[in-house]
Amino acid sequence: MLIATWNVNSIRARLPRLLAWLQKRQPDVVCLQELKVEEAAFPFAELAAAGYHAAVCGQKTWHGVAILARSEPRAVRRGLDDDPHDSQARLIAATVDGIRIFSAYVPNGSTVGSDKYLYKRGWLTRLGRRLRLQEDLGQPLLLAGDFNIAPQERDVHNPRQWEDSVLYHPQMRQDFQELLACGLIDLGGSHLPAGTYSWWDYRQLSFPRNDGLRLDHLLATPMLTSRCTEVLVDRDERKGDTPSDHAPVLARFF
DNA sequence: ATGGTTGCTTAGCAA
Repeated sequence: MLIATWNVNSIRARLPRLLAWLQKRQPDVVCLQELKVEEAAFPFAELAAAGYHAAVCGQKTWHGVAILARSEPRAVRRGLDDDPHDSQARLIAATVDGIRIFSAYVPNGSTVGSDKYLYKRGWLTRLGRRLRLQEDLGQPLLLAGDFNIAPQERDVHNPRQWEDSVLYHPQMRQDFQELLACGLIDLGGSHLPAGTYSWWDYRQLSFPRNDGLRLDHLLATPMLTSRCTEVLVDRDERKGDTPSDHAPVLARFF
């Protein structure tokens, strides 16, 4: 079983690449982030033709997450669902082939100390509460997505340059560890070599210089982690015409 | 050096 996560940075802009990549990799489940469309404008027909069901939590212009799956997603739940005033579409959950799957788009946080940064910290706390209170963490569960956090020094090409950034600030790394303390394991942290990145800024030739960060993660409960045989980043998807700034991350399970 | 690139929406924001 092959499960992937990919921040596509607009599903409309990325649809031709996404369809070609699905054909190439044949993943069973794909967690998508940054759709930038309402559910009504989501390309259900094109993905169905490619063999995928889709559970979508969309939003106009910003954010938006989905779970694509060859099997029909069950028990779909949209949003963090704890605050009626929070309309940001950043989380969707569904059960696929007996695994509870989450696709998450953690807030970027802008700059340390900003309102958006406080929202990011609060959102991570709320996500942890949701997992602890409402999910059975003894069952196979996979939380995948763009966390906008590089967890370790080995996940940043130039750590000193990024120390003050919301993507690598020590507080962010601590918040990430507290999320793991729910009972999740970062599959990339153990299966990927140091210096494996999933995001490179569009600016300043970051990708050719490999000035990247590992921001996209698959977090699994212990029994599911023991079934993981390999994790890889599909670096080729950051190359060529009109790439997303993120590359897909894939994990294989037996 | 507060730059630079992309996408959504069409001037400015978010990432």
